[in-house]
Amino acid sequence: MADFLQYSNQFSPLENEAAEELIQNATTKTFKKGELLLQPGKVCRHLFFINEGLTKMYFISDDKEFIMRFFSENVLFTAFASYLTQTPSNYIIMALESTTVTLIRHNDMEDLCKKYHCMETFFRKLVSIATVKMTKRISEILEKNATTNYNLFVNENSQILQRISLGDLAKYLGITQQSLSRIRTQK
Amino acid sequence: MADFLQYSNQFSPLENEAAEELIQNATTKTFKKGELLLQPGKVCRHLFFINEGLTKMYFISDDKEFIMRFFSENVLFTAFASYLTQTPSNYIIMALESTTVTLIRHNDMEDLCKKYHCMETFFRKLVSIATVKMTKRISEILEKNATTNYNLFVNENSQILQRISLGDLAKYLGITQQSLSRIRTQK
DNA sequence: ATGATTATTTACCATTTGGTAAAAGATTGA
DNA sequence: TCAATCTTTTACCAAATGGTAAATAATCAT
Repeated sequence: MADFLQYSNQFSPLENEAAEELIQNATTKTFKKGELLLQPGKVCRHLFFINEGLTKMYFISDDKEFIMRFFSENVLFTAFASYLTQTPSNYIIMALESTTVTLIRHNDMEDLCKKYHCMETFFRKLVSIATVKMTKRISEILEKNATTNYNLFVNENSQILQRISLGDLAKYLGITQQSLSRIRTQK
Repeated sequence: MADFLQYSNQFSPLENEAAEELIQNATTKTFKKGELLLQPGKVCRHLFFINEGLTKMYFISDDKEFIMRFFSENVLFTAFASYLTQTPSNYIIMALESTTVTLIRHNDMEDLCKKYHCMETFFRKLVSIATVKMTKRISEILEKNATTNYNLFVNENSQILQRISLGDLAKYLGITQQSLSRIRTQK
């Protein structure tokens, strides 16, 4: 919980009262490898903060899997499209390892945002960071060329690289695992 | 200006005082076709609301152009990465037609967000919408297959389709204009 | 209107990536 | 340890897209 608060304060300081109330609303849960933090078609009702572990957020289309992002320790995230609109999610979140998360319920967060201006600011910053990251990802995919994208990922995610399977990385890059295997050996 | 306020209130109601102050801080400017609303390497210091016209937001990499999004009438936008962090932008915004925009300065908006909780909420919603749209775009590009992506764009942007050149649409889809021409004729 | 410029189409071949299949390697559980 | 399972690599050919170039069509400025 300490990590969560530290992380939160880091990009937008919360008043003590707001921070305390946030903590009071937080719960902790552990998911085993392969378990789903968010099931397809369900509304995403939580913010997640990973204390330990690794997850992937992905969707299935035509029986093929596509990975939007990986989330590891000390990251606060959610399936924004579903969370923000409280409509069924196209995206699935799965634990790739045994994963412990701190959870904040959507309704609680909404109440906190209404009650505390600083919480609204905090949440705005959170969404802003997500937007910036997504912008970057769009740029990368557009420029495509799987080899370049692979190298970019390797450089920027060295700490979780060894924990991600070749197959999952291929699904993130939007290529087959055969192609990725080819790329890896060509270097 | 009426359109701007109407648009703003639509996704998050503003208190009268806040709305008035927002309007007081707004200015209007017209850009000729080909002129830049945001120059490369410059910090994006405004929110833009298009009263009339069409723009593209793009970047150049290895002498190739990639288009992130098109923005047309009654859309509120900015180069989020640069605007939110107030750092130089990799993205360029160009008017594709004579374009009239209502401008809100970053500093003014920050002040308004600090002063009015409802303005912070409004801005949070704005960024949220951007995030959801970007999520969708990432999904689409990942699933790729240029033909499908082209058809999706056509279906969802029928009102601006005729105003966008084949070359620009290709740069949005991340393929060459020759490929897009091929796709178009194959139908 | 006319020449100049810009946008689009077509053609050809090279390169990248996909699909299918199978082999090799690594991991897991009894 | 050994079989079963899962992951990664390799191979082969097909399909999609890129690069270059040139022809055609459309638009613009004088």
